[in-house]
Amino acid sequence: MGYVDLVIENKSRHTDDLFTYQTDRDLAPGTIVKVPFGRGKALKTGYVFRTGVTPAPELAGKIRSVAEVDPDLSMTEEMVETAAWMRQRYGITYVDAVHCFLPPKRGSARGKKKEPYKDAVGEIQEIHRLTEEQQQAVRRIGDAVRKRERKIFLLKGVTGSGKTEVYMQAIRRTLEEGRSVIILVPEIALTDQIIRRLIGRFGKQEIAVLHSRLTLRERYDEWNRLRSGEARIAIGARIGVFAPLPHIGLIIMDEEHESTYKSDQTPKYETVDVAAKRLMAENGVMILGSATPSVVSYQRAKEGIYELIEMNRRYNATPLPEVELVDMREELRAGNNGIFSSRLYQEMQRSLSAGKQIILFLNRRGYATFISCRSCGEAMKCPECGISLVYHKRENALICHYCGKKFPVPRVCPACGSREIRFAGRGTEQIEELVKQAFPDHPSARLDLDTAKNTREIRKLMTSFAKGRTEILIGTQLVAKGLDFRNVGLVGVLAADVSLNIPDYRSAERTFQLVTQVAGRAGRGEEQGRVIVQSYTPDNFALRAAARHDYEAFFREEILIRKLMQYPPFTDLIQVLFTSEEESLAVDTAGRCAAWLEKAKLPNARRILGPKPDPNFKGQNSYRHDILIKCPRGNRNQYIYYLRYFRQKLVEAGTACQITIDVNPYSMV
DNA sequence: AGCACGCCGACT
DNA sequence: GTCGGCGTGCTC
Repeated sequence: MGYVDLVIENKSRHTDDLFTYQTDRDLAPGTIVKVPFGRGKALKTGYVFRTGVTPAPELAGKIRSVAEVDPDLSMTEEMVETAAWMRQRYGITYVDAVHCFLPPKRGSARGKKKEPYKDAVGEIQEIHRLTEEQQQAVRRIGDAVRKRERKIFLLKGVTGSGKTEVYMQAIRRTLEEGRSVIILVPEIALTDQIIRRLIGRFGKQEIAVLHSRLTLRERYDEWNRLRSGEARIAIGARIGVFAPLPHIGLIIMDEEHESTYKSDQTPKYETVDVAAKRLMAENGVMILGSATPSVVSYQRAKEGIYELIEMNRRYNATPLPEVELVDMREELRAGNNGIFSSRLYQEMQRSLSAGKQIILFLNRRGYATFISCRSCGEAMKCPECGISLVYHKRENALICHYCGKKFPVPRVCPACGSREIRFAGRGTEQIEELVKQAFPDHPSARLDLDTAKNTREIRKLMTSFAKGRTEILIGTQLVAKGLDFRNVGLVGVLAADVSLNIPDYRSAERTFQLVTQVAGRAGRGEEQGRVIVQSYTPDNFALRAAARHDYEAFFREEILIRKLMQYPPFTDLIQVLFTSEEESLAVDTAGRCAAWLEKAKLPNARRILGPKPDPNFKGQNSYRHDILIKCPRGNRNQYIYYLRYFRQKLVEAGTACQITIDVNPYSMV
């Protein structure tokens, strides 16, 4: 007869603890059981976190017995270990952490059985000879896998250097060692190519796909195939990091710099952290792949926390495209207030007459992005989100890009009644119109969330471009990522300032990454491509570095700013959110929390900003305020510990204010 | 979160 | 007397 510690399936923060039960069965950590709990008569689900427990003396007479054991569903020991760690690190409950590792809902095994990639045909890639750089990368990674070294490789490879082939070889070696693999990608919809290649190499049986757009039934089945060992390769967006695989030998994070790896809902985890933690328990290896590593990751490589592998040569030896920065202020002075600079227009004509295709990039959807009154200056904003509304011509409506609500186009200013409404700021919809006017003989298409609402539509537009039926492709972020078209001779970045002017400490980093990536769409065939970047601030260091394909130069400058301003990687930004139905309670609690932290003598506690209202919050009848802590590196756990303590006291006092902790949040304004 | 206990007011 | 309002507090 023995004792185990359980986490009880219960949403309340009051029961976020381990509970001791008696059992005569031999239960492993990760087992799922049914137990009596509290006064209720219904049995509750429990998760075994610890076994061989010696019960605390004060529990004498209180301990009850495990009633049932779930025969179909269980976690591994590593999974509960990681869940417990997540609770500490992200300030979440055991239950929230455990749910990450379980299939969506019990009982979802109903419905028709369906395999997500049933009719996907594997792509048998002829295996070219690897380049010298690729061979070396594969050798280093393979060695680490074989020797069970806990290593994290930062694979920094220019666009077209063949990172995917390195992944494939590393996967093969890991499988040969009898261990399993997780491949993470920023957006599964744009990952068809990788999945096909995986199927071609390793067979459909070995692969399971995990992402949030699968049906419940599909997710349940894929989860089981991984848990049972039928499939040993999991591929997915960030939730794939929770794949229920035993003996993980390798985790690959492709395009590691992408912001989609940070979860924006509870639990607000960082994918790379969870991955590293899981590998720690398994002695596994991680590959972080990118042409433009995040500043945080590259600094870690410089400090030796990650091991850097560089691949600077393109696979087909075509030189990187030539990037030209165009000063739009000069265009304006010369009387051109259009969206095309004379240089871009000239190059477009040249490109088209040479039979080459063009990609135009603009990071703004819609027709006009700023609607205001000429006489009183009132700007049209979403009444709920407070964000500028965007005019969409085809829909003939103003749309809020945050909440998606539509509003009729005003004839007169709602504030002063003037008829002079100004439609400023061009978006992709208008660019498409202008392109069709300027180049009526060359078919063009637009690829953004308005023209392509699902994967199939995205694919359709891409196929049309790949086959040359479309000559000019206009698009948002969607065209920046992963497109591999041979015949693109020219890429135009219409307004590089859009991402540069976002009030976030990462705006320079994002801009550098974006420009580098879009530029990488040009000249993937035999001939060198050309890129034109239009900007009102062409002297910006991030743009200049991107134009020279000089990551190092960008990094040198950016890291100085981060240091000076005390931003990551030199600090962790801890955002603490206070949500309440009473605004004064949210403000008060936030203020008390900030004051309490300052008094608690934590290192550098003077770097606490706020409280202030959370600009990103849209709640019907509740209010949210936040404080922001620039937490010095290495003190993060201590701060989280204190915040959890503060919250626990509030919970015990029954205060009607909810506290959420977000470390290094996804968006910061 | 549930769920029972308990300490008050208005009913057959 | 006792039925039931929901405030209070505990769950191994």
